[in-house]
Amino acid sequence: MAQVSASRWQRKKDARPSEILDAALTLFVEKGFSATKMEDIARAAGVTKGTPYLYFQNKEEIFKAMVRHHLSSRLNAFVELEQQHTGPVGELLQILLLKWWDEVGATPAAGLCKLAIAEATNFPELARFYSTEVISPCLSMIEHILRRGMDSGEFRVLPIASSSDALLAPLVMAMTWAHSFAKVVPDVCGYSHQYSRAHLSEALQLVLQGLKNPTYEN
Amino acid sequence: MAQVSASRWQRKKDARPSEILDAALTLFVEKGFSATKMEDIARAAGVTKGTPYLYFQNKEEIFKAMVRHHLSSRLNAFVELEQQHTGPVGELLQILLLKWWDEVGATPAAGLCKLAIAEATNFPELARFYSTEVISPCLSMIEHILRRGMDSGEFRVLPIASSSDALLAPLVMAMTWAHSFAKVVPDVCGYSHQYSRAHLSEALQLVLQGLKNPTYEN
Amino acid sequence: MAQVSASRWQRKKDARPSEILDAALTLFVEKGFSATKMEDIARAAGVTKGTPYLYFQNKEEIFKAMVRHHLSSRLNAFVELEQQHTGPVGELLQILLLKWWDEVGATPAAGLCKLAIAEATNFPELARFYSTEVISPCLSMIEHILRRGMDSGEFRVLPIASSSDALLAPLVMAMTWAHSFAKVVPDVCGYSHQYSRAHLSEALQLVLQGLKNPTYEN
Amino acid sequence: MAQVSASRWQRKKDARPSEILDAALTLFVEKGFSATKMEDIARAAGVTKGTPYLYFQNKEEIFKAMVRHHLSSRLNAFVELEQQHTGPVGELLQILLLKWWDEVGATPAAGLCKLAIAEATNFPELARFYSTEVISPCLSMIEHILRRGMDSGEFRVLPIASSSDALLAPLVMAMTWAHSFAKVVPDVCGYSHQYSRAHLSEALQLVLQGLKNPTYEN
DNA sequence: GATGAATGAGATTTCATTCAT
DNA sequence: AATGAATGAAATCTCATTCAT
Repeated sequence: MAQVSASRWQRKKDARPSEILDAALTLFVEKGFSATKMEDIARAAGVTKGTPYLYFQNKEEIFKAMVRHHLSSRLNAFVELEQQHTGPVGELLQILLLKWWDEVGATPAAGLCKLAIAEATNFPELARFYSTEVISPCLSMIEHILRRGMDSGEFRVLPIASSSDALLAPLVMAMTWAHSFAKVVPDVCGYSHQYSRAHLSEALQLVLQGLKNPTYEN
Repeated sequence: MAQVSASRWQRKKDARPSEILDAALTLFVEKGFSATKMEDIARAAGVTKGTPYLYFQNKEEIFKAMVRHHLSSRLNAFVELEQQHTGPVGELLQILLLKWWDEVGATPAAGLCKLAIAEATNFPELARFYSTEVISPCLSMIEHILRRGMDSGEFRVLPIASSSDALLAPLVMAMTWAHSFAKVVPDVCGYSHQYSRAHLSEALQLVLQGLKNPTYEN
Repeated sequence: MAQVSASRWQRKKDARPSEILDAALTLFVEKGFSATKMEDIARAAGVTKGTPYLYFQNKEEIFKAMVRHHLSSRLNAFVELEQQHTGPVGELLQILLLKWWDEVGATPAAGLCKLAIAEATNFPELARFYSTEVISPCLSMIEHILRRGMDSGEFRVLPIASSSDALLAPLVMAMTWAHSFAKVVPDVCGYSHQYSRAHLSEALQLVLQGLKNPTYEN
Repeated sequence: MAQVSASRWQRKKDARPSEILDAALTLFVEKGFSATKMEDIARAAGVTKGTPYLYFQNKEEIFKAMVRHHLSSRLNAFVELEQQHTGPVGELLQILLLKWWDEVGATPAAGLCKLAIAEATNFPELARFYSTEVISPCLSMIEHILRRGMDSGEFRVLPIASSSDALLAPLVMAMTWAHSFAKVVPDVCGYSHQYSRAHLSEALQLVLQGLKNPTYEN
């Protein structure tokens, strides 16, 4: 009996850190790192000022834990997808990048990308972590796919690094934009710049067209 | 001859604003907007706390002046170049974007781009300013060129917005990267990601290839 | 019994605002509004710099709270007294004004009057607040009483505004004097000008005599 | 010849202090002591920042010089008037006090009264000076007149000090009001409280009526 | 005598962090 | 484990005053 109620408390205790990290994600993404007050995080997590300090040494540690919690996990699924795919890789790239958009880019987690950029020089350790955990695996995967495409004759033979940049840049820019200018500039050049899936898809197709080997017969 | 030498202070007065802006650029880019103290700027410019306020109303105005000084003014030259250009616009895009890289992207001024992204939600006013002064004119120009290319048959007829994004994204990403991860992550996927002119040029060519109308005879 | 003693901090929390207001009253009255530093108030209240901000948004709000605490609240009692009173109003005026002297004029709270005058042009917002909270209600009440007196034939029929000024001026001057010249000028014309209740009472009787209708039969 | 131009410069040089004091009067009265910046005074006097320091040690000294310059002179005329007057003194009081209103109360110099009150505790020396130079002579004169009135039977026999207060208070309050609340509170109790000559005159008549001996036959 | 660029002490306010309860 | 009152360092901006010219 004591066991039961203890476990209920225990569950609560275990849940606290996630609750705090969830709250922190929302706020950091919305307001940026320094503009987010510890007390805001606490309140959003339904606890009081002092409580976050029971679980995290300080604000910076919350930031780091948050990235670990929200990003590191999501990547394996993508790598698997890539390995299972057969057939033309142009299609695979399209699928993977739009899937990343759907599952990350269009969600609050995209804010972490902008956050990592914004705070890279302030928290080098965090940037390194993000680079290792997110950027490197992504890039590896894209480069691997590109190589497959060039080897098979589907793509022209081009420098890998710049090709992967051309492919990823629209996605990265879309995520970054969504959590910076899009928040405060309603429209630019007369039209809204809220990136849509369709918009992104068009940009990707354009780049893929540039990659395509014109003499390749499917 | 005595005429020639203005008062020592007079000379200083003329030089001060630039000195302060130079100091501010370095610090802002290195540490971010809020993390840079006015006193740091002053000290870096070789004056005391109060002096920057003789020339700029406040910190935000320093940022704005920096943007005007380093970016807005340069943009005009680009617009002129565009208007004078005749012949195929693919080449024009290549020239313009690499020129932008040479004159901005590869200089400390590129940090302003990252800065604007990083601080957009903290200082909406700054983001709006940057959007009006830099993003809008750039985008207008690129879109105008794209339309010229599509009208002349040089480019395929594609959605303008996503095409300009695909074109600009590698440049923006390069500038952003240079002032965030590049500062703290030596290399990713085993090779250095310090963007080079060649690298960027390749990525642009790839996108331009995707834009090209295969049936177009020059 | 354990129930009785709230936490030490809880007790403090309840007491703090008054402690801060008391400290502020003394300092404001003594040194003026701008010359009083928030840190001085804090120190005088036995806390540190940041603590007053837990209870009051800023310095102006401290002033306002002081006015509410010492003046606004007291005024209600006066208005009630006025409404309950029957019979000749000359006597009522005498009672009310001397009561105001006893409860405000002869206490440190009188300093608020001088303060409001002194800082009116520097802090218009404060002046407006004081006007709304103190001057208007006072004046309304006095004017109402004067009208009652004129209607009943007890007083001569005279312009209300100048009559109320003549009545209130000695009281206002006494309060102002006490917190300005009296602090630094021991005596004027050879006698002390520390206003006394008797002195004020004489001045009021003189004005009341001027108001009196000589043909009125009580 | 050198003489001539020297004297022209000389004249300018002699005029500077007054110009500065005039400027200071306007600004101090309008904005208060601390809110008036030295640079404002300089600019209003048509010189630059450093110049006032050539003539006055600091801001406080300007304040003191200003009072000396603007008030000390005006008082003799009033004393003479009093000594020449014969006949009922009620009329004399009315004349003198309204004359004071016309020549001081309704002019910017009235602001000095409010200023002296506001800054009395900050600048005790100034307050003492004002008391000696202005308040004492005024009070002496009024008390002397009251005594004449009581001796002749024109006035009731009452305490001198409180009688003179009742007489002066409306005038003092009017001057103080004009340079404090009147500047920022448009109207109180629904009507404008910009004191007028007529208004003041009514208040004085009321007090004089209270002083009058009912059995006195003119 | 006059200028005005520069100084630097100082004031308000914020907020990450602590720690008694 | 949780609270929340209190701390106090730190940052922006102002302005009286100085002093080289």
